[in-house]
Amino acid sequence: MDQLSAPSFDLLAAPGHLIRRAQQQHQARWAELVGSELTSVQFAVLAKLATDPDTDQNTLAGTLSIDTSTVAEVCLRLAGRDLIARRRSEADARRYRLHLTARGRAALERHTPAVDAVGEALLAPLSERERATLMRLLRRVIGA
Amino acid sequence: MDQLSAPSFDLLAAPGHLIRRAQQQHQARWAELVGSELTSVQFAVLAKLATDPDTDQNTLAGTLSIDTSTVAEVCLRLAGRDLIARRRSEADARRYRLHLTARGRAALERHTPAVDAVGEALLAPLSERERATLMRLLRRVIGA
DNA sequence: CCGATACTGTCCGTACACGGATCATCCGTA
DNA sequence: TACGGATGATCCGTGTACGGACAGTATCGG
Repeated sequence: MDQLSAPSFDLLAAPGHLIRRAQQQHQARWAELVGSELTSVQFAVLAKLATDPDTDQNTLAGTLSIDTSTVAEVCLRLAGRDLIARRRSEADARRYRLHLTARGRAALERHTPAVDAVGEALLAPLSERERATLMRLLRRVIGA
Repeated sequence: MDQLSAPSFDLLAAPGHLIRRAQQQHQARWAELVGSELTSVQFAVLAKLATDPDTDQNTLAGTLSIDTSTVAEVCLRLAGRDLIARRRSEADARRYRLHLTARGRAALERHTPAVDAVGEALLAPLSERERATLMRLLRRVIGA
């Protein structure tokens, strides 16, 4: 049993490695096409709040699948840049009700075309059929 | 043009989101099956050094596709825990020659079965054929 | 031999990402 | 109503991840 040449652990056979690399690709494309004004996570928060205003951080964390600690950080940054606003809920004093500011909505709309372009650039090496397959398999893997 | 109901930006249609979620899955499985002694990046470094001793940080960054800053941090941590050792190259005083310590090799071997299990657990929702397809498409996306 | 150039590693700043502890608040029930 | 458990948010610590600036070293051309 494999007496010659160390196991070598082929990285290209490790799903975790490929996924990490894919995320790198995504981030590189993002930097190139969207720029540094918004990160992908920040964009996701803005997009979610555009659709569902007054969401609290916890449900935001749930729907975006981000840790609540991270959501807190991200929201603090966005609020500091006046892209979102946080008000305490009158009904439940623990909650923040988050909503977009005018600046936030403008940033969201300004960058949306580039964000779509990132997705396309990422999948550019694949045919239409392969793109659908990849997306479907990824959804299965994450159980969505 | 889309006069009703905001665009909503379907996250499940965004490759970046799916990839981020997949990496979360991976990390969750890793924590569950491997534990917290080694992160996946640290494991990758150890595995690489087991195969190719005396690699310098730059080539390590290249083959693992990790930023050189990050590699420096990771190696510092691993060296601090006596899992790897760093010696200045006599030929080129800029370089560090990295190699596994006995402890490092032991940790690598101790965790290798669990790491393999992480990969399988991650792809568990897919058939054998689908797994191969996913891996192939991911390799295409990252250009490898 | 020396200067321009390239390269290795470090440092700083920013931004996720997550677990665990903590605190305030809410709520169901005794 | 009072209390115990659940919940929303924060805080702390650790670990990626990357760009940009920097210092020290190597190397090549003149």
